[in-house]
Amino acid sequence: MQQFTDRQIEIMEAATSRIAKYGIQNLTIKTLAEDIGLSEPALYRHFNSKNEILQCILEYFKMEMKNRIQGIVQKKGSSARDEIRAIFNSQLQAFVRKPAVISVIFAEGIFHFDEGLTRQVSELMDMMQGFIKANIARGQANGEYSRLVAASVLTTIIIGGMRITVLKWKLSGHSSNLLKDGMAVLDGVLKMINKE
Amino acid sequence: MQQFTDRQIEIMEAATSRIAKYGIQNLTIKTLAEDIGLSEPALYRHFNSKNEILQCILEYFKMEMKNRIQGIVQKKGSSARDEIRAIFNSQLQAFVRKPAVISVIFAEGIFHFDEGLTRQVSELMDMMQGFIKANIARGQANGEYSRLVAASVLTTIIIGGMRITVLKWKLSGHSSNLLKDGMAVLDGVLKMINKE
DNA sequence: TAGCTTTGTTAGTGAATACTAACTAATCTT
DNA sequence: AAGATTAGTTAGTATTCACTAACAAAGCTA
Repeated sequence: MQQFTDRQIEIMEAATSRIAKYGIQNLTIKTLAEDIGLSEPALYRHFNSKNEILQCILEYFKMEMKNRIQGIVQKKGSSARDEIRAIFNSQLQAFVRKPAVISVIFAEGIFHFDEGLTRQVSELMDMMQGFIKANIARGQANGEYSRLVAASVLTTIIIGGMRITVLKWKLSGHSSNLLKDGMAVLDGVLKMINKE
Repeated sequence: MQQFTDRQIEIMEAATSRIAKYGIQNLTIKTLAEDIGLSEPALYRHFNSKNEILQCILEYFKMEMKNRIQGIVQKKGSSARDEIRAIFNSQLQAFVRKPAVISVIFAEGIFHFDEGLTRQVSELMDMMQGFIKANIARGQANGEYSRLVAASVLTTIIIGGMRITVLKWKLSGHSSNLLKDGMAVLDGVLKMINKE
């Protein structure tokens, strides 16, 4: 059930790392091949094009994220509040572990012109949005969260606040404390929609 | 006191428009010159480099935004709530009027590797953040807003929610209603921090 | 009107880029 | 062990890119 070969994963990780360090404009087949220690044409044995590499990076991360968060959501018996905190805790830690993916995921602007890449990013965003919205809806239904503000707006606020926190962390050169700042944002929102 | 010549502004607007339509990777001196109906070297009479064009675009927008928002903030006598609504109303309308700038402003990821460009974007973000934070602090001080959540966290939440709404509007091809969706997010937050 | 500045042109340069052709060594299958 | 497949190599190609050299025409200034 291995979707990617070892070499493909090695290439994807090297690409992600280079994008994070030097920006997507610096990701070329040449620099990538050098990073791995292969010749340029060797990369074409594993991917058909440069674009396919980027698309697979997103696919790979989407897979990982889906499994990880679904593992959290499927645990029954926890409160909505505990669940959403667990989701963000897990996601923020994933970013800390692999800061490089952020550059790729948060790059809709860059992929604007490319059909396949835009779709992958949209799917990623939709997935996260789905998990959060479901959590909010459950919390509002069981009385944990206030119903003052619509679930869709709350979802936007939470994801938006999280995104910008991650972005700031990236712009700070990873010197701020992402886990702390991210959880502070989430807890701020939770405090506001708290219904005891 | 004209900071830019007419021709410079024409070039900056053409560049912004092209980035919005086809992504920053498609902005080349050649396509830009074609858009304006000039030869490539002619552009170098007005800017020293391609990077300078991008930097001036940000500078230009920053200037416009600063004047516009300062005009709102300087009006005395309005409540904090009215003020922040006026700020966002104005900013969202500015985006609707010139959707192209969004692609440039929200592109930290792209400029990550470039010193000057990163600085411009950071300054823009800091400016908006400053206006919002001041508003929240005033509202919390005069009792309009709840003090339950720290002003810095509220600022992050508001700007983050706004940003993602703008981004969604852009990804939708400007088919959603930015003004309506954006104000719904702001009003959601205001509702939560309402203190009567 | 002579000369200078401004703003444009045509023609080109070197460097970089994604990708290919042709070949080879190693490994797997039978 | 023979043949096929896999995964690598060297040496290119066509294209694109930001930018430059050299020149020209128009208008302003002296």
